[in-house]
Amino acid sequence: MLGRRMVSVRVGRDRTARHNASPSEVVNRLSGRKVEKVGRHGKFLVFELDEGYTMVAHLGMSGRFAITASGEEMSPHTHFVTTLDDGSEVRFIDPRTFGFVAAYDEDEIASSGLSRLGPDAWDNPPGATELRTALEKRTAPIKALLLDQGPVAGLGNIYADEALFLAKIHPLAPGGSLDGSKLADLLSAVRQVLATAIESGGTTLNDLAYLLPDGQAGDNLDSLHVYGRDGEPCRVCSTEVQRVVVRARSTHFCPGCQADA
DNA sequence: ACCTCCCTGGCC
DNA sequence: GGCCAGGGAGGT
Repeated sequence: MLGRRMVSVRVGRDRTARHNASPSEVVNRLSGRKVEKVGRHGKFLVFELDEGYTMVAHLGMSGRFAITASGEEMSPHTHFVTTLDDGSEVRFIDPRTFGFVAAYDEDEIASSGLSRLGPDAWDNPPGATELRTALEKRTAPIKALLLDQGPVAGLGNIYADEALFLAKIHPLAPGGSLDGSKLADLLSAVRQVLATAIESGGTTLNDLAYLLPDGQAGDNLDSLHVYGRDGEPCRVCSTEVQRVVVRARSTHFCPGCQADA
């Protein structure tokens, strides 16, 4: 895709283009644009284009990009397609429709969701001191703060729970209650959780919502310590894994391994 | 800084 | 047939 021009663009479902004024605005802005740089910040994919435009995409919980030869049969839930100048197609497939594709100009990108992200959890992780500064006045549960994408960007519900387990931090612990040493543990756990997840192709649950670009399932489910294991024994200490709700997200932890908040 | 909403497929 | 899962944005 890098260096290629998007010769045609089609939005198959209006909701996928919801961050622009209209689906046709996405089509008009992207058509003919050349992809000069491809990157990622947190869970946002960033495609820098010519003429000052940026294509931003988010996979939500079930999105994937597939690159296909032109004319291949469309998978169900294909909501955005662009044909490149080499004839290949880039297709955005997203059954749950939480993902999106946006076309921003320079002003819009500065006020988009991208602008609210903290340092990337994988490519540019904060140091413990920097994270401590970001969290020291926060009273919200650390789990909620990890989901915020502000202190650190890139963790979703599953990996937030897993990182807190590995760092032995209770998910309800107030952000400001964690000292530099605990935050160093957390950052190290984040790195380990993401490395394992990437290695195994990500976490495909039984609902098959998340899939790899080729439609295959990722194998990281087998590596999880607490997520989705409520009622089962902790893999480390055999205490029953508990589930609570934080910010309307299921949160899993081991009361034995993760000290009280 | 919090709550609600969006949407679909899998599962009970 | 109804509930649950999830990320982000917009509103209160």
